[in-house]
Amino acid sequence: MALTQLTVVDTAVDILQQFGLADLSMRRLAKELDVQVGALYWHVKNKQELLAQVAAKLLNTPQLSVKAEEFNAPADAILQLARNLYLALLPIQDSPEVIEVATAMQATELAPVLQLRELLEAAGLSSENARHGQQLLLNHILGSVAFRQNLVQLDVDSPISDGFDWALQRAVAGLVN
Amino acid sequence: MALTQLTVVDTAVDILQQFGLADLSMRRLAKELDVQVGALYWHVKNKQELLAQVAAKLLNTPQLSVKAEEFNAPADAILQLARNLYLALLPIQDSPEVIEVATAMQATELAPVLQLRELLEAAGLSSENARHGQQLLLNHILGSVAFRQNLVQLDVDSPISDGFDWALQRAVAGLVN
DNA sequence: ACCTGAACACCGTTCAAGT
DNA sequence: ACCTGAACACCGTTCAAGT
Repeated sequence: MALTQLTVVDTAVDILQQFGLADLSMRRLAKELDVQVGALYWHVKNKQELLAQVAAKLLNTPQLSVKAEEFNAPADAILQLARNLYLALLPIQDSPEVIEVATAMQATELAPVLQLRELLEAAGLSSENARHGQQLLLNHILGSVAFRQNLVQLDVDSPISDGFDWALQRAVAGLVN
Repeated sequence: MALTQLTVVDTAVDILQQFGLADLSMRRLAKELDVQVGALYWHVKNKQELLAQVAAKLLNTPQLSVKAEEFNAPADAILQLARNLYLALLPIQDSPEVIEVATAMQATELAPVLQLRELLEAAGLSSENARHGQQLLLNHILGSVAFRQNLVQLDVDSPISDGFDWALQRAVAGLVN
Protein backbone atom coordinates (compact mmCIF):
# COMPACT_ATOMS: atom_id res chain seq x y z
CA MET A 1 0.00 0.00 0.00
CA ALA A 2 1.39 3.36 -1.04
CA LEU A 3 2.07 5.73 1.79
CA THR A 4 0.11 8.93 1.17
CA GLN A 5 -1.32 11.72 3.28
CA LEU A 6 -4.66 9.98 3.02
CA THR A 7 -3.48 6.60 4.31
CA VAL A 8 -1.55 8.27 7.12
CA VAL A 9 -4.57 10.25 8.32
CA ASP A 10 -6.96 7.33 7.93
CA THR A 11 -4.70 5.03 9.92
CA ALA A 12 -4.43 7.73 12.58
CA VAL A 13 -8.23 7.87 12.81
CA ASP A 14 -8.29 4.09 13.17
CA ILE A 15 -5.80 4.07 16.03
CA LEU A 16 -7.65 6.90 17.76
CA GLN A 17 -10.99 5.09 17.56
CA GLN A 18 -9.61 1.74 18.67
CA PHE A 19 -7.06 2.72 21.31
CA GLY A 20 -7.35 6.42 22.11
CA LEU A 21 -5.00 9.35 21.88
CA ALA A 22 -2.38 7.90 24.22
CA ASP A 23 -1.66 5.19 21.64
CA LEU A 24 -1.72 7.55 18.69
CA SER A 25 2.01 8.26 18.57
CA MET A 26 4.01 8.89 15.44
CA ARG A 27 6.01 5.77 16.18
CA ARG A 28 2.96 3.60 16.67
CA LEU A 29 1.47 5.04 13.50
CA ALA A 30 4.65 4.23 11.57
CA LYS A 31 4.62 0.67 12.88
CA GLU A 32 1.01 0.24 11.76
CA LEU A 33 1.97 1.44 8.28
CA ASP A 34 5.18 -0.61 8.14
CA VAL A 35 7.46 2.34 7.60
CA GLN A 36 10.08 4.17 9.64
CA VAL A 37 8.96 7.14 11.74
CA GLY A 38 10.78 9.65 9.61
CA ALA A 39 8.77 8.66 6.54
CA LEU A 40 5.63 10.14 8.11
CA TYR A 41 7.17 13.59 8.08
CA TRP A 42 7.24 13.55 4.32
CA HIS A 43 3.43 13.43 4.30
CA VAL A 44 2.48 15.51 7.35
CA LYS A 45 4.23 18.55 8.78
CA ASN A 46 4.01 17.44 12.40
CA LYS A 47 1.72 15.75 14.89
CA GLN A 48 -0.43 18.85 15.48
CA GLU A 49 -1.25 19.13 11.80
CA LEU A 50 -2.00 15.42 11.69
CA LEU A 51 -4.44 15.74 14.59
CA ALA A 52 -6.13 18.68 12.87
CA GLN A 53 -6.70 16.52 9.81
CA VAL A 54 -7.97 13.69 12.02
CA ALA A 55 -10.47 16.11 13.57
CA ALA A 56 -11.61 17.19 10.10
CA LYS A 57 -12.12 13.56 9.08
CA LEU A 58 -14.21 12.99 12.20
CA LEU A 59 -16.44 16.04 11.86
CA ASN A 60 -16.67 16.85 8.17
CA THR A 61 -19.32 14.25 7.42
CA PRO A 62 -22.78 15.19 6.15
CA GLN A 63 -24.25 12.87 8.80
CA LEU A 64 -23.55 15.48 11.46
CA SER A 65 -24.97 18.51 9.75
CA VAL A 66 -28.59 19.46 10.04
CA LYS A 67 -31.13 20.73 7.51
CA ALA A 68 -32.42 23.97 8.94
CA GLU A 69 -35.60 23.91 6.85
CA GLU A 70 -36.74 20.72 8.57
CA PHE A 71 -37.20 22.54 11.87
CA ASN A 72 -39.89 25.07 12.65
CA ALA A 73 -37.62 27.11 14.93
CA PRO A 74 -33.88 27.81 14.53
CA ALA A 75 -33.44 26.89 18.20
CA ASP A 76 -34.59 23.34 17.45
CA ALA A 77 -32.05 22.99 14.67
CA ILE A 78 -29.33 24.23 17.04
CA LEU A 79 -30.34 21.70 19.69
CA GLN A 80 -30.30 18.88 17.14
CA LEU A 81 -26.88 19.84 15.78
CA ALA A 82 -25.41 20.04 19.27
CA ARG A 83 -26.84 16.62 20.12
CA ASN A 84 -25.45 15.18 16.90
CA LEU A 85 -21.99 16.44 17.77
CA TYR A 86 -22.20 15.19 21.33
CA LEU A 87 -23.31 11.70 20.34
CA ALA A 88 -20.79 11.44 17.53
CA LEU A 89 -17.83 12.44 19.73
CA LEU A 90 -18.81 10.39 22.76
CA PRO A 91 -17.69 6.97 21.45
CA ILE A 92 -14.36 8.32 20.15
CA GLN A 93 -11.84 8.28 22.95
CA ASP A 94 -10.23 11.66 23.71
CA SER A 95 -12.08 13.30 20.84
CA PRO A 96 -12.38 16.63 22.71
CA GLU A 97 -8.61 17.03 22.88
CA VAL A 98 -8.33 16.31 19.17
CA ILE A 99 -11.04 18.82 18.26
CA GLU A 100 -9.41 21.43 20.49
CA VAL A 101 -6.10 21.06 18.71
CA ALA A 102 -7.87 21.52 15.38
CA THR A 103 -9.83 24.61 16.42
CA ALA A 104 -6.76 26.08 18.12
CA MET A 105 -4.78 26.14 14.90
CA GLN A 106 -7.95 27.00 12.93
CA ALA A 107 -6.09 25.67 9.88
CA THR A 108 -9.02 23.38 9.21
CA GLU A 109 -12.65 24.26 8.85
CA LEU A 110 -14.95 22.03 10.85
CA ALA A 111 -18.29 22.07 9.08
CA PRO A 112 -20.65 21.35 12.00
CA VAL A 113 -18.91 23.95 14.13
CA LEU A 114 -19.44 26.51 11.39
CA GLN A 115 -23.07 25.54 11.05
CA LEU A 116 -23.54 26.12 14.75
CA ARG A 117 -22.63 29.77 14.21
CA GLU A 118 -24.78 30.06 11.10
CA LEU A 119 -27.81 28.75 12.94
CA LEU A 120 -27.25 31.20 15.78
CA GLU A 121 -27.21 34.03 13.26
CA ALA A 122 -30.37 32.63 11.71
CA ALA A 123 -31.89 32.76 15.18
CA GLY A 124 -31.32 36.50 15.26
CA LEU A 125 -27.94 36.97 16.90
CA SER A 126 -25.45 39.48 15.55
CA SER A 127 -22.46 37.88 13.86
CA GLU A 128 -20.36 38.82 16.88
CA ASN A 129 -22.76 37.32 19.38
CA ALA A 130 -23.23 34.26 17.19
CA ARG A 131 -19.48 33.66 17.56
CA HIS A 132 -19.76 33.92 21.33
CA GLY A 133 -22.76 31.64 21.43
CA GLN A 134 -20.91 29.16 19.25
CA GLN A 135 -18.09 29.21 21.77
CA LEU A 136 -20.47 28.57 24.68
CA LEU A 137 -22.13 25.61 22.99
CA LEU A 138 -18.88 24.11 21.74
CA ASN A 139 -17.38 24.46 25.22
CA HIS A 140 -20.37 22.62 26.62
CA ILE A 141 -20.27 19.83 24.07
CA LEU A 142 -16.53 19.18 24.36
CA GLY A 143 -16.50 19.61 28.13
CA SER A 144 -19.41 17.23 28.60
CA VAL A 145 -17.89 14.59 26.32
CA ALA A 146 -14.57 14.81 28.15
CA PHE A 147 -16.30 14.54 31.52
CA ARG A 148 -18.30 11.52 30.46
CA GLN A 149 -15.31 9.77 28.96
CA ASN A 150 -13.39 10.26 32.19
CA LEU A 151 -16.19 8.53 34.08
CA VAL A 152 -15.94 5.55 31.77
CA GLN A 153 -12.22 5.37 32.38
CA LEU A 154 -12.90 5.10 36.11
CA ASP A 155 -15.64 2.63 35.19
CA VAL A 156 -18.49 4.34 37.00
CA ASP A 157 -21.76 3.22 35.53
CA SER A 158 -22.97 5.96 33.23
CA PRO A 159 -26.60 6.95 33.51
CA ILE A 160 -28.57 7.39 30.30
CA SER A 161 -29.20 11.04 31.00
CA ASP A 162 -26.04 12.83 32.05
CA GLY A 163 -27.35 16.36 32.28
CA PHE A 164 -25.82 17.37 28.97
CA ASP A 165 -29.16 17.87 27.37
CA TRP A 166 -30.78 19.78 30.18
CA ALA A 167 -27.95 22.28 30.36
CA LEU A 168 -27.85 22.49 26.57
CA GLN A 169 -31.52 23.46 26.49
CA ARG A 170 -31.02 26.11 29.14
CA ALA A 171 -28.00 27.50 27.28
CA VAL A 172 -29.82 27.70 23.95
CA ALA A 173 -32.83 29.28 25.67
CA GLY A 174 -30.54 31.89 27.20
CA LEU A 175 -28.88 32.59 23.87
CA VAL A 176 -31.90 33.01 21.63
CA ASN A 177 -34.18 34.54 24.32
CA MET B 1 15.63 22.40 52.05
CA ALA B 2 13.86 19.22 53.10
CA LEU B 3 11.97 17.45 50.37
CA THR B 4 8.32 17.17 51.43
CA GLN B 5 5.00 16.85 49.69
CA LEU B 6 4.54 20.56 50.23
CA THR B 7 7.79 21.63 48.60
CA VAL B 8 7.19 19.27 45.69
CA VAL B 9 3.71 20.67 44.99
CA ASP B 10 4.79 24.27 45.48
CA THR B 11 7.69 23.88 43.08
CA ALA B 12 5.33 22.27 40.59
CA VAL B 13 3.03 25.30 40.84
CA ASP B 14 6.03 27.55 40.24
CA ILE B 15 7.10 25.72 37.11
CA LEU B 16 3.52 25.70 35.79
CA GLN B 17 3.13 29.45 36.28
CA GLN B 18 6.50 30.33 34.81
CA PHE B 19 6.83 27.86 31.96
CA GLY B 20 3.56 26.01 31.44
CA LEU B 21 2.54 22.39 31.55
CA ALA B 22 4.93 21.23 28.82
CA ASP B 23 7.86 22.07 31.11
CA LEU B 24 6.25 20.56 34.20
CA SER B 25 7.81 17.10 33.90
CA MET B 26 8.80 14.90 36.80
CA ARG B 27 12.41 15.12 35.62
CA ARG B 28 12.37 18.91 35.36
CA LEU B 29 10.75 19.08 38.78
CA ALA B 30 13.44 16.83 40.25
CA LYS B 31 16.17 19.01 38.74
CA GLU B 32 14.61 22.12 40.25
CA LEU B 33 14.60 20.41 43.67
CA ASP B 34 18.12 18.97 43.29
CA VAL B 35 17.06 15.38 43.71
CA GLN B 36 16.81 12.33 41.48
CA VAL B 37 13.50 11.66 39.74
CA GLY B 38 12.78 8.58 41.80
CA ALA B 39 12.82 10.60 45.00
CA LEU B 40 9.63 12.40 43.95
CA TYR B 41 7.71 9.15 44.00
CA TRP B 42 8.23 8.89 47.72
CA HIS B 43 6.17 12.05 48.18
CA VAL B 44 3.57 11.83 45.44
CA LYS B 45 1.91 8.76 44.00
CA ASN B 46 2.24 9.78 40.36
CA LYS B 47 2.00 12.78 38.06
CA GLN B 48 -1.81 12.77 37.95
CA GLU B 49 -2.07 13.06 41.70
CA LEU B 50 0.54 15.80 41.67
CA LEU B 51 -1.46 17.78 39.13
CA ALA B 52 -4.61 17.36 41.21
CA GLN B 53 -2.78 18.89 44.16
CA VAL B 54 -1.49 21.67 41.95
CA ALA B 55 -5.06 22.41 40.88
CA ALA B 56 -6.17 22.50 44.51
CA LYS B 57 -3.37 24.95 45.35
CA LEU B 58 -4.47 27.17 42.50
CA LEU B 59 -8.18 27.21 43.29
CA ASN B 60 -8.52 26.70 47.03
CA THR B 61 -7.82 30.30 47.93
CA PRO B 62 -10.40 32.53 49.65
CA GLN B 63 -9.66 35.21 47.05
CA LEU B 64 -11.70 33.31 44.51
CA SER B 65 -14.77 32.62 46.57
CA VAL B 66 -17.61 35.05 46.77
CA LYS B 67 -19.76 36.25 49.67
CA ALA B 68 -23.32 35.50 48.63
CA GLU B 69 -24.81 38.02 51.09
CA GLU B 70 -23.05 40.88 49.30
CA PHE B 71 -25.21 40.41 46.22
CA ASN B 72 -28.89 41.20 45.93
CA ALA B 73 -29.54 38.30 43.53
CA PRO B 74 -27.97 34.83 43.50
CA ALA B 75 -27.42 35.25 39.76
CA ASP B 76 -25.08 38.16 40.42
CA ALA B 77 -23.01 36.09 42.84
CA ILE B 78 -22.78 33.34 40.24
CA LEU B 79 -21.60 35.78 37.60
CA GLN B 80 -18.98 37.20 39.92
CA LEU B 81 -17.66 33.78 40.92
CA ALA B 82 -17.41 32.68 37.30
CA ARG B 83 -15.53 35.87 36.40
CA ASN B 84 -13.17 35.36 39.33
CA LEU B 85 -12.36 31.87 38.13
CA TYR B 86 -11.88 32.98 34.54
CA LEU B 87 -9.56 35.83 35.44
CA ALA B 88 -7.57 33.74 37.91
CA LEU B 89 -6.99 30.90 35.45
CA LEU B 90 -6.24 33.08 32.43
CA PRO B 91 -2.66 34.05 33.38
CA ILE B 92 -1.72 30.48 34.34
CA GLN B 93 -0.61 28.61 31.24
CA ASP B 94 -2.53 25.41 30.51
CA SER B 95 -4.57 25.79 33.69
CA PRO B 96 -7.67 24.24 32.08
CA GLU B 97 -5.88 20.95 31.49
CA VAL B 98 -4.69 20.89 35.08
CA ILE B 99 -8.15 21.61 36.47
CA GLU B 100 -9.64 18.92 34.23
CA VAL B 101 -7.23 16.31 35.56
CA ALA B 102 -8.21 17.28 39.10
CA THR B 103 -11.96 17.18 38.50
CA ALA B 104 -11.63 13.93 36.54
CA MET B 105 -10.17 12.08 39.52
CA GLN B 106 -12.42 14.06 41.88
CA ALA B 107 -9.94 13.10 44.62
CA THR B 108 -9.63 16.77 45.47
CA GLU B 109 -12.37 19.19 46.34
CA LEU B 110 -12.10 22.48 44.49
CA ALA B 111 -13.80 25.07 46.65
CA PRO B 112 -14.91 27.59 44.00
CA VAL B 113 -16.31 24.81 41.84
CA LEU B 114 -18.36 23.59 44.78
CA GLN B 115 -19.57 27.09 45.50
CA LEU B 116 -20.76 27.37 41.93
CA ARG B 117 -23.17 24.52 42.58
CA GLU B 118 -24.24 25.89 45.94
CA LEU B 119 -25.12 29.24 44.41
CA LEU B 120 -27.14 27.56 41.69
CA GLU B 121 -29.13 25.75 44.34
CA ALA B 122 -29.57 29.03 46.19
CA ALA B 123 -30.96 30.42 42.94
CA GLY B 124 -33.70 27.81 43.05
CA LEU B 125 -32.37 24.89 41.03
CA SER B 126 -32.85 21.33 42.20
CA SER B 127 -29.67 19.70 43.42
CA GLU B 128 -29.58 17.65 40.26
CA ASN B 129 -30.03 20.62 37.95
CA ALA B 130 -27.54 22.61 39.99
CA ARG B 131 -24.96 19.93 39.14
CA HIS B 132 -25.80 20.23 35.45
CA GLY B 133 -25.64 24.01 35.57
CA GLN B 134 -22.29 23.79 37.34
CA GLN B 135 -21.06 21.59 34.50
CA LEU B 136 -22.24 24.09 31.87
CA LEU B 137 -20.56 27.05 33.56
CA LEU B 138 -17.35 25.17 34.32
CA ASN B 139 -17.21 23.97 30.72
CA HIS B 140 -17.56 27.56 29.55
CA ILE B 141 -14.91 28.91 31.91
CA LEU B 142 -12.31 26.27 31.12
CA GLY B 143 -13.10 26.23 27.41
CA SER B 144 -12.85 30.00 27.15
CA VAL B 145 -9.57 30.14 29.07
CA ALA B 146 -8.10 27.42 26.86
CA PHE B 147 -9.25 29.21 23.71
CA ARG B 148 -7.78 32.54 24.80
CA GLN B 149 -4.49 30.98 25.83
CA ASN B 150 -4.20 29.33 22.43
CA LEU B 151 -4.58 32.74 20.80
CA VAL B 152 -1.72 34.10 22.89
CA GLN B 153 0.42 31.17 21.81
CA LEU B 154 -0.20 32.08 18.18
CA ASP B 155 0.39 35.70 19.24
CA VAL B 156 -2.84 37.10 17.89
CA ASP B 157 -3.57 40.39 19.64
CA SER B 158 -6.22 39.66 22.23
CA PRO B 159 -9.11 42.09 22.44
CA ILE B 160 -10.21 43.31 25.86
CA SER B 161 -13.62 41.74 25.51
CA ASP B 162 -13.44 38.18 24.24
CA GLY B 163 -17.07 37.25 24.42
CA PHE B 164 -16.63 35.18 27.56
CA ASP B 165 -18.74 37.52 29.60
CA TRP B 166 -21.56 37.93 27.12
CA ALA B 167 -22.02 34.18 26.75
CA LEU B 168 -21.68 33.75 30.51
CA GLN B 169 -24.53 36.16 31.11
CA ARG B 170 -26.74 34.40 28.57
CA ALA B 171 -25.95 31.02 30.15
CA VAL B 172 -26.73 32.18 33.67
CA ALA B 173 -29.91 33.84 32.45
CA GLY B 174 -30.95 30.59 30.82
CA LEU B 175 -30.18 28.60 33.95
CA VAL B 176 -31.96 30.69 36.57
CA ASN B 177 -34.81 31.82 34.23
C1' DA C 1 12.31 6.58 56.33
C1' DC C 2 14.09 8.64 52.50
C1' DC C 3 17.07 8.93 48.51
C1' DT C 4 20.40 7.39 44.58
C1' DG C 5 21.56 5.05 40.35
C1' DA C 6 20.14 2.86 36.83
C1' DA C 7 17.21 0.76 34.09
C1' DC C 8 12.69 -0.08 31.15
C1' DA C 9 9.81 1.25 27.71
C1' DC C 10 8.57 4.84 25.59
C1' DC C 11 8.08 9.99 23.12
C1' DG C 12 8.43 13.98 18.64
C1' DT C 13 11.50 15.69 15.33
C1' DT C 14 15.53 16.06 12.20
C1' DC C 15 18.54 14.75 8.58
C1' DA C 16 22.39 12.62 6.00
C1' DA C 17 22.32 8.97 3.12
C1' DG C 18 20.32 5.80 0.10
C1' DT C 19 17.06 4.46 -4.06
C1' DA D 1 10.38 12.19 -4.87
C1' DC D 2 10.17 9.26 -1.17
C1' DC D 3 12.12 6.41 2.43
C1' DT D 4 15.76 4.33 5.85
C1' DG D 5 18.84 4.49 9.72
C1' DA D 6 20.23 6.66 13.24
C1' DA D 7 20.63 10.10 16.17
C1' DC D 8 19.10 14.08 19.59
C1' DA D 9 16.82 15.43 23.43
C1' DC D 10 13.51 14.22 25.92
C1' DC D 11 9.31 11.46 28.76
C1' DG D 12 6.80 8.58 33.41
C1' DT D 13 7.57 4.90 36.41
C1' DT D 14 9.96 1.23 39.04
C1' DC D 15 13.15 -0.72 42.15
C1' DA D 16 17.40 -2.80 44.13
C1' DA D 17 20.69 -0.83 46.74
C1' DG D 18 22.52 2.46 49.79
C1' DT D 19 22.29 5.66 54.18
